[in-house]
Amino acid sequence: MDSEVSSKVDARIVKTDEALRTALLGLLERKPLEQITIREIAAVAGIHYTTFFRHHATKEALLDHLAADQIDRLVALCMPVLDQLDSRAAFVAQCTYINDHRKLWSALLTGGAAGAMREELLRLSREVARERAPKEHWIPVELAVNCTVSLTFETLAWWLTQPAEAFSIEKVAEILNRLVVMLSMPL
Amino acid sequence: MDSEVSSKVDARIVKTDEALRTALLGLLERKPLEQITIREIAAVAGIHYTTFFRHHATKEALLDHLAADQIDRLVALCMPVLDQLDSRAAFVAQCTYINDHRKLWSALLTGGAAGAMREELLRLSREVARERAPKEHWIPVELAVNCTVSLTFETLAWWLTQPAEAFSIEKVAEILNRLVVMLSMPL
Amino acid sequence: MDSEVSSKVDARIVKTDEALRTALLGLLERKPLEQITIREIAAVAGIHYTTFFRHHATKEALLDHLAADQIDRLVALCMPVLDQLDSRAAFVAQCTYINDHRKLWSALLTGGAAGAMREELLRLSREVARERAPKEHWIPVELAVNCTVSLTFETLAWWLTQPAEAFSIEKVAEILNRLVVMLSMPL
Amino acid sequence: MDSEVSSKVDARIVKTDEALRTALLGLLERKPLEQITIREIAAVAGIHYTTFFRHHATKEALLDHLAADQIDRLVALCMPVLDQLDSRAAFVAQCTYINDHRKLWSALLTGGAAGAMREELLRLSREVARERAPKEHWIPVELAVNCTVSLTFETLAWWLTQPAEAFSIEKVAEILNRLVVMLSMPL
DNA sequence: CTCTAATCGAGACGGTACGTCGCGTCTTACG
DNA sequence: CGTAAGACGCGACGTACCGTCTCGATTAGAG
Repeated sequence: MDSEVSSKVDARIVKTDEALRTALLGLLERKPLEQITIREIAAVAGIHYTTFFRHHATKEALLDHLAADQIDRLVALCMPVLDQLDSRAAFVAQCTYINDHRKLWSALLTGGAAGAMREELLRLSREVARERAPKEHWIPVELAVNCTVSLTFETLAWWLTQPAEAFSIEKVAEILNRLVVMLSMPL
Repeated sequence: MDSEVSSKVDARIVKTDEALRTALLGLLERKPLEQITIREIAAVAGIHYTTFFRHHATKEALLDHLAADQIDRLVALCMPVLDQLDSRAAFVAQCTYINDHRKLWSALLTGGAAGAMREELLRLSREVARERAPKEHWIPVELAVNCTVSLTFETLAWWLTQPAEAFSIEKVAEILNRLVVMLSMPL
Repeated sequence: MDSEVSSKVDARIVKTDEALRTALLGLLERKPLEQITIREIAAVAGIHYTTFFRHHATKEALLDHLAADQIDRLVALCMPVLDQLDSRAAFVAQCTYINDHRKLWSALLTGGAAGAMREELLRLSREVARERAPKEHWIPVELAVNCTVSLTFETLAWWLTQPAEAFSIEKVAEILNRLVVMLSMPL
Repeated sequence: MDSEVSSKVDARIVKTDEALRTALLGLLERKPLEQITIREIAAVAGIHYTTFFRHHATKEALLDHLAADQIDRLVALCMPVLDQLDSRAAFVAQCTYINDHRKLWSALLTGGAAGAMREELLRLSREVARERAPKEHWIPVELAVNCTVSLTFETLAWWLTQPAEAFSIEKVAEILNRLVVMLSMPL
């Protein structure tokens, strides 16, 4: 058996869904979401316009699915390292993964998907914070989470706009690490 | 007197323009810009729909004017203090002003205008950075500016969503100060 | 002998077909054909949407079969009497049959099926006229046939909209007879 | 003054409205209303699709306006004569008018507009009947009106499908007269 | 009594028309 | 004679049905 549950998803659905994701990603590289029409996405995906709605209620929904997917993948990558309390290594892992998919993440972080990506990362961060955050702090936990996510996004987005190789993975990981550590410093 | 030389602006234009600004601000308190239609703005402002276009090409243009105005006002307030190298006092002044116009700034920072406000603040910050920034730093200047603006926005936006008086002006100014100082620390 | 050999129709087909006929009839009592969707018919009949097309190409086709059936039954009833040249009795037979199935014929004559019913009756009437019609007449035969059918329909449809028993079978048969006779009067 | 009431209808509205009427009439000569799409009407009229809805809610509404117009014009023509109790002359007038606009009336009576035309004529006939109809009659007044309208339509529709000149105006008027008289005969 | 072939359920999909909404331009008639 | 009011072109929206197409699952009736 190829997987424990044979949930039997229609192959056509999978195909269409992938086509939509790819199409949206491609378009996001060129313009923000609000300038992309559903008609356009469908055309690029090679499916009929009305078929789009059989998969997603709005283009934002499609984007959300996309964003959640990617963020989950990214976080899954660095959580194990984080659990070993080695934040530095976690950031290196993260940056390496992103650097390996520069085109994709450029679209995700600097294009029209940024908002959705941010929301998804916020959601996850809040979960993590609920477990690990200290009670007393010079900055309220909730705000600290927002700031962390913001700094992460700013840094990655900035990095991705730079010419590749201009800043090494280690350098960026170092910056990220320092930024995040600063926020969790006591006093 | 400033009358004879200056620009002879038709009183009706001024009135219409103010009505539009006020209308947009009012609407922004309730929903993001993309959900606001020009027809709506015009209706609230009490002017005819097509008249809107004689003042602004798009609703985004109107918002930009609004945002630039307010940011300029805010910055003008704290620049003098900054020039005395007392960043702490500058943040207190800033927070005081914002706290005095909580409703307005809630709309500007947490509503649909946030993007435009951010852009405007970024623009100004880059100018300031060009003059004052150190050459060598653990974090590239350009990125530092982005982070500074981000942190400022996150903090203020978060503050404005809290119940008034939950966090004192001084406390918030302190947080802002610490965040910004962190970014400019050497090493 | 066409019975034992011929056509062994699958019991499932018969069942589905009857369900469709009944469903359409039921719907026709409430609204005209064009407001009835195939999905609706299928739902009422308790069969799957796509199964409909395995029986009829369009909903109009289903209706035509229905209409032809009923008209044939009606005509078969009065033809024998007509052959005895007793038009009066033929109309009484016709009206009696219709009165006995008031609900059904209301749907057929005043609902969305009216057009199909009319077409079918026209078809049959033209056949009859071809055999029995006089050559010379104050009104062209073709037109006379149209008028006959029209008058029949108007009268029956009107009758069926009246409260039952408001007009007796004999009275209506009398009216029908007079109308039709008038058209065939010489001079 | 060019007209007693200066209702001042925008010239563009008039133009568009006429274009729509003409377009629909043209299309009705070729196929029934239900096979005509609003998009088609708009295209033929040379206006944008969405503009159609600024004039009529549905294509049926447009047709109704058309039908009412024409029927009113037709009736206005023969009412004066009818008032002089000369039904024969009234029918001649009617047939003459129709014969002079054969193409138009073919579309109206044998095309997709027939239903609307019929409704409109029925409406007017019922008004006339309310004033002139006898109480006691071998056929109920309401039914008689229906039959009259039906016979009129059948006759005219049939006439219009015949080659022009195949049946003279007088001949058709004679038939119409006889049919209608029959219905009003006592006994 | 099985086996084979049809009917039927299920539903994804391409497609056409619908009617709505908002944009921005351009015309008009009114003060 | 300039400006408000608004008709219009335009294009995306989301919806409803249409009819086609594969799949499997029954299930009937012939061998």
